[in-house]
Amino acid sequence: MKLAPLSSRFTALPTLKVAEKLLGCYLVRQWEEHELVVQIVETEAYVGEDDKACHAAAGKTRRNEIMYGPPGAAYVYFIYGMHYCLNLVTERDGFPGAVLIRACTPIQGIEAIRIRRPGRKDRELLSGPGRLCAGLAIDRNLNGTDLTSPTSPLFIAKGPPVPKNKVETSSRVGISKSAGEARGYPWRFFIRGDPHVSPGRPTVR
DNA sequence: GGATCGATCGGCT
DNA sequence: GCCGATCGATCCG
Repeated sequence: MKLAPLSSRFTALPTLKVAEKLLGCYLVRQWEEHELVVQIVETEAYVGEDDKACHAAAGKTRRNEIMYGPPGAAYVYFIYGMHYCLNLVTERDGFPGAVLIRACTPIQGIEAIRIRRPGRKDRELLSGPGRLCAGLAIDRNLNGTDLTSPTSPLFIAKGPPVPKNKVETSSRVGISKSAGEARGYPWRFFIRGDPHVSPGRPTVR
């Protein structure tokens, strides 16, 4: 299986573009002798301080500073006291943007993923941002990892192009009322009909 | 299948 | 002191 990493030029593109083009790409995780390979089926874009749902909405802090740095880095954060979420940093150095990776299809190493997610059906192994991190052993130790380097313990590789008519959009999931009009932005991208897409319901219908 | 709710804690006001 | 880019158990139908 050929696994060519994403170029840093690609990760510096506008966040919405990266979010859409990330569908079909592979996420490769080296974990305890296992090479886990999964394919991205659902993403969300978070762009700039004007996006009230973006962690950068209140300015730069210790937590979100990775988003302000060079594109291609992993932004991993802890949420709800028990879950982690994985993002790919986008845009130019100095401008905050990231793509939340929300769901994947297992391609290689599914046995190891099943062990990390006992009692779950295969379609539920990686179908949500918290589930994805649990299944692939992603936590704050990977914050800042270069996702464009094939020698990283976690990186992203190019995948087959996904036809435009297979890409569906909706508003993002789990955005609170305080985000104002940003709640309705159609910045969630997913592969139409794919069983591994998360059950998360769009914030605005 | 859908609605509701508790878990659990770091970040920021 | 409040609340979140979530998950999964439970209750109801």
